[in-house]
Amino acid sequence: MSMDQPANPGDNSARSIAPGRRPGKPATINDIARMAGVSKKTVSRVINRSQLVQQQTRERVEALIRDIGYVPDPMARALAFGKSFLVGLLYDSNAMQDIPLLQEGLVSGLRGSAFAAVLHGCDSRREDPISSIRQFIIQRRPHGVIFAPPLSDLPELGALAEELGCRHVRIQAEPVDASSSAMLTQDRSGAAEVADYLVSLGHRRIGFIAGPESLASARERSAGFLERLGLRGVQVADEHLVSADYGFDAALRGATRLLRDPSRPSAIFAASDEMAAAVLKAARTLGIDVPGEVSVVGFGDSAISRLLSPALTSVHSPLCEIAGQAVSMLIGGEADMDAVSSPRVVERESCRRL
Amino acid sequence: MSMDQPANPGDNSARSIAPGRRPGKPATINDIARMAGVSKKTVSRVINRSQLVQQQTRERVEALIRDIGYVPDPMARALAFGKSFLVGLLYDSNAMQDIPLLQEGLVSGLRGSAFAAVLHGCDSRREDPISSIRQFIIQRRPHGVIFAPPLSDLPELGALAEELGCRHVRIQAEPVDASSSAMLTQDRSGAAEVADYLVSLGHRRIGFIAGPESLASARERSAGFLERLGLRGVQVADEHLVSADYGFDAALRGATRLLRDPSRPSAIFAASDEMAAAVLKAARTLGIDVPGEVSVVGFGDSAISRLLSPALTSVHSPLCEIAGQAVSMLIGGEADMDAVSSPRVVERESCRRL
DNA sequence: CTGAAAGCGCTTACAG
DNA sequence: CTGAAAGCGCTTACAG
Repeated sequence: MSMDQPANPGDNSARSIAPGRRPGKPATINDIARMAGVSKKTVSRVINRSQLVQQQTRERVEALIRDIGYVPDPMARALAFGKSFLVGLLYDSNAMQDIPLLQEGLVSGLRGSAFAAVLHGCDSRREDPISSIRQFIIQRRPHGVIFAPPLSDLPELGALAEELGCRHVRIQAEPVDASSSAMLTQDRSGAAEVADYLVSLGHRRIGFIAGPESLASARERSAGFLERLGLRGVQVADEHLVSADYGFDAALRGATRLLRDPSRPSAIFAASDEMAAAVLKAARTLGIDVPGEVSVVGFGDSAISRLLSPALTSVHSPLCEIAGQAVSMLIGGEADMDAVSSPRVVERESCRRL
Repeated sequence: MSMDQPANPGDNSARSIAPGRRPGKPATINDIARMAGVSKKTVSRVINRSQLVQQQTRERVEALIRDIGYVPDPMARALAFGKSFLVGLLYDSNAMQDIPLLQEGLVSGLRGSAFAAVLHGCDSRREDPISSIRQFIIQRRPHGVIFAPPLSDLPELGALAEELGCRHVRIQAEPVDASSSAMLTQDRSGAAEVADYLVSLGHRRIGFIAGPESLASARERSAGFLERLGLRGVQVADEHLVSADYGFDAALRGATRLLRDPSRPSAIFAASDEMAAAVLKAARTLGIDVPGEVSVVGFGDSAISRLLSPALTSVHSPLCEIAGQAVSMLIGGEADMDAVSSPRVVERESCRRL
C-alpha cells in the first residue's frame, strides 16, 4: 500500500487516465479508494472533512484526489444525503427588480463551492406561490433557499420551509415573524438617509412618491423617510405626497401632479429608481430643469441610475452583499452581517444645494 | 422523454398519507408499484412514457400517481440516468446585458417541466471560461446548457460540449462553426431595420456608434446597418462613425464628438441601449434637443428604453423567445424557429421625421 | 408487455 | 481510526 504513485505529471485533469480506471469516465470514489488502498468509506470521510481519519491517511488520500482531479458526484451525494447540492433563488416573476443584484451575490458567493444556484420563479398571477414553492422544495430538495423580496413578505414561508426541513433565508424589508431566518434590507434607514441628505442640501418643501402600501419595502421606505423628515422639523404637505406601484407609468402621473402644483416641491424623493426616472421625464415634459429647479432622488441605485440624464442620485442598497451573506449562512457556518454595508445615498447629478 | 409533473389536485400533495407508506416521507416508486400491484419497472415505464405498457396498466398506474401526488425524485433519476434534470444557463459574469431576458425565457420555458434552471457565471477576467465550463458540465451533468452571448462566441464551446456529451445551444449573433447548435439572434437584420427606419424618416446624414469589433453581435450590427444604408444610397461619413464597448462612458465620449461636429448627423444609431442612453446624455449636455434636433435609436429594447427621457426608440431582439425555443430544443423534441419573431424597431419618442 | 437482478456513486448505521 | 453491508430512488440490461 506504499503508493505506487502513478506518474501523472502535467495533465492531471479529470480526463486523464490512471491505472485501474475506465478510460473516458471520471474517477469515482471507488477508484480513489482502490488506488489509495483504503475503503471507500475512508475516502468518503476525507471528502466530508470527518475528524475520524488518521492524519497520514488523510494526506495520502487528499493528494491522490488532487492528482487525479477527482470530484465527488453531486448527484450521487444528493441521493445519499437526501438533499441536492443546490441553493435556490425563489422569486416572484412579476416583481424582479432586485433579482439581478441578488443573483450576482448568490452566484459569486457560490463560486468555488460544491453548490450551484438554481432558479425558481413563481408567477404569482397564475399560481399559488406557496404550493409552487412547496412543490419545488419537495422535488428538488435544495440544500437551502433564498426568498427574494417581495415574495419574502409572505408570512407562510417560514413555517413552510420549517415543515419541509429546508434551510432558508428571507431577504426582506421588515421582519414578518420572530424567525431568525430574515436578513433585513434596511430600507427604512436608507430612506432616512435621503431625508437627511435633502434637508442638508437646504430643501424644506419636499415631495414624496411612495411605493405601494402592500409591499413591506415600500412601507419601510415611507416610514423611514417621513419620520426622519419629521425629526428634522420638515413635514411633507398632503398635496406633495402621492403613491404609486414602484412602476413608471403611475409614477409619471403622480410626478406630473406634484410638479404642476403652484408651490411645487424643490425636491422629490421617489421610492424606486423606476419612479424617479418618471419624475425626470415629467420634469422634462413640463420644461422644469433637474436639478436646477427640482432635485430628484431615487432608491435602489440600480443600473439605470447612471444611464439617466441627469444621472440619478439614489440610495444604494447592499442587496448583493446581503445575498452573499445569505449564501454563507446557508452553506457555511455563520453570516457576518458586519460585512454588509449600510445603505447610503450615492450622489450623482440630480440634486443641488438650495 | 420529458415528463409532465402530475398535477396536484385538491390536497393530494406529497404530504398526504396513503396505506403502505411511511408517513412524512414522499411516496417512492416502490410505494406506487406496491399499491398498483406491479413491479417498479412498470411504474418506471409509465413515468418515462414508454410504449411498452398495456393501456389498462398504464391508466391504473397513472391514476395512482395522480392521486398520491407522487413525483419521481430527480436526484435518483439523475444518478441512474447519469445526468441531472437541470438546464444550465452559462454566461460571462462580466457581460450580463442579455441575461435577464434569456433567463426569463428559460425559466418560463421550464415551468411545468421536470427540469430546473441552474446558473453558471464565469468570471472571464479571473478564470479560463473553457475550463470553468468543463468543470461545471462534468460535475453537474446538466441535461443541457445554453451558452449566452458573448460567451457563446468562444469557438471551442461546440467541441467541448460534444466531447462531454452535453446537449447545448449557443445563442449568438453569427455562426462560429457548422454545428447545428446555434440559434441566431439576427442582430444583422435588426440593425438593417434601423437603417430602413431612419432612411424612411428622411434622414441622410446619419451617425453610428458601433460596438466593439471583438464581439460577434457588434460586428453583425455594424454590417447590417452599414450595408442596408448603402443599399439605400446612404453613406456614413467617417467622422460620424465611432466605436465603443457597448458601455456608457466610452459612448458618451463618442456621442459628444459626433454632436459637436459642425455638420452633425440628424440621426444617430447606437448599437446598444446603454450607448444610446449616453447619446441622450451628450445631447442634453450640449443643449441639443432629442428628437427635435437629432434622432436617436438604440438596440436591445431593454428595460431602460422606456425609462429614458425621451423614451428610446430601440430594436427589439427576440431573446426571450429564443431562449424559450432553446429550452424546447434541449428538453423536448424540436424548436420551432417560426415561433420566434423577427427583430423590429420599437418606436418611442427619440426619433422624428425630417 | 412485464419483472428480477444489478448498478448509478455516494452515504448512514453498525461493527470492530 | 477503519471497513463491510445495506440503502438512497431510480434506471439499464437481460430474460421471459
